[in-house]
Amino acid sequence: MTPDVHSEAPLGRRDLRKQQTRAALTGAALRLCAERGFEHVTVDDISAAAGVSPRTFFNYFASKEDAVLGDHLIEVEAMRARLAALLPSMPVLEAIRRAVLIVVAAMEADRDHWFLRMEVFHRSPQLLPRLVLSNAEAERLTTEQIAVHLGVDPRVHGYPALVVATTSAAFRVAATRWMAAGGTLSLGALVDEAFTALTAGLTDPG
Amino acid sequence: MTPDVHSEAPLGRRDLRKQQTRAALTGAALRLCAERGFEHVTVDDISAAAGVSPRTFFNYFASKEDAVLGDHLIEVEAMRARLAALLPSMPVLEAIRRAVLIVVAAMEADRDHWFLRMEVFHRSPQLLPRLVLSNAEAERLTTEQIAVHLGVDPRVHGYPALVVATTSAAFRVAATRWMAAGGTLSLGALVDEAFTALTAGLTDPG
DNA sequence: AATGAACTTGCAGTCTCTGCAAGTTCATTG
DNA sequence: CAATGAACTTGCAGAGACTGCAAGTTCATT
Repeated sequence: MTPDVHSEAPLGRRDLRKQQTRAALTGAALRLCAERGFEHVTVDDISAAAGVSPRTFFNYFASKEDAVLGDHLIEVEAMRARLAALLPSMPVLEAIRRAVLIVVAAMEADRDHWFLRMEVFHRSPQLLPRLVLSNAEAERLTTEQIAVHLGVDPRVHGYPALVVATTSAAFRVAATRWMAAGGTLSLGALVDEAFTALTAGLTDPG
Repeated sequence: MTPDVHSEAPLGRRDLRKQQTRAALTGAALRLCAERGFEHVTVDDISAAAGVSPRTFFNYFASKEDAVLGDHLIEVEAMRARLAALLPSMPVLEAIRRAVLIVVAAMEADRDHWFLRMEVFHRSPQLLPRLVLSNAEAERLTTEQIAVHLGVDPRVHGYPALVVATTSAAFRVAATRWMAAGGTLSLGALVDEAFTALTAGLTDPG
């Protein structure tokens, strides 16, 4: 009866309110940190702006950083599925390149949100590492996936970890350039450029 | 008159004591964290083990993490110099590969220390990002260096950032394998293997 | 309407980290 | 050698992040 916008949503007015509160907290955190910088925003500020008690803040997020970093890991599962579908029919590097485009699309669709986050990261570089950590788990899973595909033990053979780590780095470089350019360039094009250079063995340009 | 072990050392008994205190703090921090895990060690524990007040701890380190991470950035300058010497006569990727061997040598010479740190990182993965951050500044400088060598603007051309980010990732993979193998393999050989794969364009192994 | 689960909140407390104002140690200079 | 001042250590008070507990409140279920 109730219209389901997303695949599964039991959504009582309770769960609805939870989503609202969570969104209000991340929104307030992002906005305040973009304005003042991460270290000049307290949990009290964020919860006040979101209209909840500071104690409630910690019912939603384990740390102040988590509220800013949010959940950008949702599309990881979609990427995994895409990668699994592509791996049998092409080289590993090419499969990764195409699978990454899912993330690219999600980011380009969410431009404003990502630029706000860039503003926060720009003001408060201490947050960058945490971003890397949240990627670490995803990288570990992808490494395992590729190792299985190739039929090798990732502890013995270095290739799966190497290709995942380097392509992740390439993606980060592309994303950084995208944000630095204020979105005037296409993220997809920048990613393609990076992967092309990787395929060519990182030979000197010119 | 006084024998100088290192190049420059004014070393009164005051500076000597400072070095001792600093070493005692990092040593205690490393040991305790390897035993109990980072989050189960307080600053009070560390300073007590090192025989100084907790307040003094913060005169030496800005944060608890800093005491564990220590200063592994010393050889960065040596690597920069080596890179500058090599760049004119060979491709960028090859120059980086050879320059990295300086760091490799330092790490292999300091095996025990690095393995203790590996133990800490293994028990407390939250520390890994901080390690990445400390590398970030070094990466930024190297990127600039390569951009100058190639005569390009790193904000316009993606290659310098890309080659630095990917080789850093490759090095991290090699170091991780080295530590995972408990040092039974040569770090230099693992690094070479990774760079060879990079040069080959990350083609599938077989 | 009644029951219980889920959510929010305040409170007390721990831990990290900082500024300040002592006190102490050491190198320097007359 | 004594005096001066800089460097270092320390305690104290306090802000801020974060947690466990014991309420109170809201909501779904029956």
